Order: sequence, then C-alpha cells, then structure tokens
Amino acid sequence: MKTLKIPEATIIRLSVYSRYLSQVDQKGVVTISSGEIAEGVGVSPAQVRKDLAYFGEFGTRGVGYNVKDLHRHIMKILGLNSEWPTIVVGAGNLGTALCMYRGFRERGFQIVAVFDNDPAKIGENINEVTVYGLDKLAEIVEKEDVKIGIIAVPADYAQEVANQLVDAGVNAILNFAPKVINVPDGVELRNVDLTVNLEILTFNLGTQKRNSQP
Amino acid sequence: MKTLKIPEATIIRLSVYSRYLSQVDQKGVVTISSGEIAEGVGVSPAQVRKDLAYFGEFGTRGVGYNVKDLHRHIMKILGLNSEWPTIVVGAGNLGTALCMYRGFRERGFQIVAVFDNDPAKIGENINEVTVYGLDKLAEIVEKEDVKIGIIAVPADYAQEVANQLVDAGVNAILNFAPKVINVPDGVELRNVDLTVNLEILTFNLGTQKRNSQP
DNA sequence: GACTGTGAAGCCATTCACAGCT
DNA sequence: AGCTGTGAATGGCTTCACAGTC
Repeated sequence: MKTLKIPEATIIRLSVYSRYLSQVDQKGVVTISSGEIAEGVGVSPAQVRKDLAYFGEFGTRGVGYNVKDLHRHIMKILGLNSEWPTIVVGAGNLGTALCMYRGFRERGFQIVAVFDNDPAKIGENINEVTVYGLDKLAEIVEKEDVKIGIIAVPADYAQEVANQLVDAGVNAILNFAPKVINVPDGVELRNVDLTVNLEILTFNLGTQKRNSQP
Repeated sequence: MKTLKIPEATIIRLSVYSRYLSQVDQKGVVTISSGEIAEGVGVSPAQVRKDLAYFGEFGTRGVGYNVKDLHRHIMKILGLNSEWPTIVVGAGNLGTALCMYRGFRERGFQIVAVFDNDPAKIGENINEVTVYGLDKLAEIVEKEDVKIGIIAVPADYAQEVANQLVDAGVNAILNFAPKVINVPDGVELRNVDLTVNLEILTFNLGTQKRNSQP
C-alpha cells in the first residue's frame, strides 16, 4: 500500500485550515485559492498546496478550491466525519473546564463521562456530564464505545490513570499532566503542557532583549 | 555577537528536562548522565547533549551532569530565575481553570488579575485573583509590570483582546482561542489549540487502522 | 492569466561516531 | 572505562520554480 509518511506539522495545519474554511464558508464564499488560505492562516501558499497534495487533488487548476468540498475532505482526513465519544479523568479545575469547553463538542468530541476518586464529587453533574468513580471506568468505556481519554489529574497520578485507561480499552490519550507517561504500542498519546508554552514565551522574551540592537 | 539560532523543539525539551531534573533532585540524586535524562524523558542521549551544547558546557566528561547545577542553568536559560506577573483575559470556564491551575505559580508565573466584560463577574474573586473590567487593563499592566497576557475568550473576541493587550504594553501573548490572531513585530505570540491535539489523535487512529496488517 | 500539483533544491533538526577529558 | 562535546552525515520538512490545466 502506498502510504508515504505524513508530517505531523501537516496534520496540525490541516486542522487550522479546516477551521478557517468553515469561517469562510459561513460568509458564503464558494471558491478559494491556496494563496487566500495561506494569507488567512499565516503560512505560505506552497505549503498549503503541499499539505493537501499528500491526500489527493482537491483543486482545479486556474481556479482554486471549492470551499465546501475542501472543508469536507479535510474533516474526513482528520477523522471528523463521525462523533468521538470521549471521557475526562480528573474533575478538578482543569477537568471541569475541559468538560465545559464548547470547542470539543463543536468538532465532534462528545464528553460522555468524567471520572474522579473524590467521593464528594462522584454523582455530581458538570455541564450535564456525570462524575463517576474510577471503578466504573471499564464499564462506561465499553458501553459508550469510548476511544479517547483525557488525563487531567495531578502529575503523580498520571501514569496510573493512563494504565487504567489502556486496560479499559481506550486507544488514544490526551495528557494534560506535566509528566512523561508511557503507553504500550498501538495506543496514541499526545501531551499538552500548559506551562511549556509560557516558558517558550519567557525564553523568547529573554533572547529578544539580547538581540534588540540591530 | 555569537547567537546561533536555537530550534524551538530544543526549548520545549529544555522545559521538560527541567521538570524531570527537579523530580530527580528531590530524590537526592547528585549526578546524572545524558543517557539517564534521555531515558527519563523519552528522547535520545545525543539529543540531550546537543540541546545543552547550544548554551554552554555544563557537564563533566566521564562523569555526567550535576543535577542541581544543570537544573539551575536550564531555569536561567528559560528565563525562570525570576517571577513573571501574568494576567488572564476571559473569566469563563477556561479562564477560571487557568487562574486556579497550580502549575503556573510553581514555575514562577503569578496570575495577578483576570479581566472580563461581564458586569456580573467584575469584582468577584477567583482563587484570590480579582476580576476586573477591561477598562482597567492598561492601568494594572503598568502597575504590576505585566509582560505576559493569556487570552481565554471566545474566538470572535480574540483579535480585539490581543490588540488591547498590545496597547496596554504586554510583550507576550498565550492564545487559547481557536483563531489565528496577528500581533506587531516584537510581541511574542503562541497559540494553544486544545482541539487540534484531539484531532491529531483521531487522524492517527484512522491511519493506524489502515496500517494494521504488517 | 490564473492557479494547482509536483519534482528538485534548499534548509533545518536529529543522529552518528569519535576525539577529548576525568 | 565512562561520558561529554561536536563536526559530519543523515533524514525530513519547506520553499522554489515550473509544467500542466482551466
């Protein structure tokens, strides 16, 4: 099978393109060029074309891309043509915020349950999502056919929770705990470290000062 | 001045190394090799050495690195040897979660104020941080010497808020709104898009299935 | 004339492999 | 003997430039 490897950077950009296209579509625009997309999201036109070319020929030479078609294609590529039942582990501040975050549902990620070990929280509702004890994890993952788990617990519990998610049958994990965790082959893992991003800013502020006389 | 360009990936890893080193330090370990760091954070030993080599010679050949020294050096490189007063704009779920998030304060990012336009929220306290109207932005940025602003408002307001932050004198912006925003040269900008990360997972789940017969 | 799709070139980051120090 | 620091080699992503299509 001809599966040339796709750069992760390309996937990130496709995700950005798709959001931009849905904005443009809502304005009623029918056709768009790689240059206009590039302008709208801050990359080069060649980059846009190259990214799309990994997956097929979606445009018309001399004309551009049909906005609706291209948007639909990208959503399909990203696997967003169907719903993804998702769970959050950790009903603290971050976990609660994630449950309430609208952006997830808008893109097809429906949070079907939250898990926490604090008895005071179990049984409560966060934005119509019920908090369960971790002992219910496997049961709900199976019943709701959950493939994606989000870890929003303190760093010290992250690995343990990851293990439980894997055992329960989850295939993909988004980890918000600032700790490196290990998962078996075949389980997808991504880490979002909120402080890393602030630290890149402070690093850049430091070098900026250093380079400020041209 | 000899300022060879540092890859951003290196900065991200330095941030991860520093957290790992503080864990190791707390266990009382005095010396560590590039191989052990690599093992602990999931990269190659050569990568660790290369990353550090951009900034100087911190190790001892034949021995390794002194944990405390290396940690201190990396914190200095990242600009984390002093406190960074920080503000959050948007007192919704995400903004509230960010204010309550302990990880920020642990690394020296102190959130000194939150801003929102909702009169019902103004004057309230979130985790000892007061919510102000946006009209107080410039005043507080100046008074508290704030360099970093975090945007946690809906996508449609992100650019407007970014402009106000820049006008108020903020040098660095962390944007959580799923929208491309523009800032003038000299202002550092990073975007954290929570849904992008989920979408990379779903993309990978899709290709995984496709490649599953070896 | 305008814009896509794509091989080739250029550029940047990672890995290799070994000299140099303790 | 063990481990760092680093030039050289590799691999991968981005940009260039142009042939192909409408």
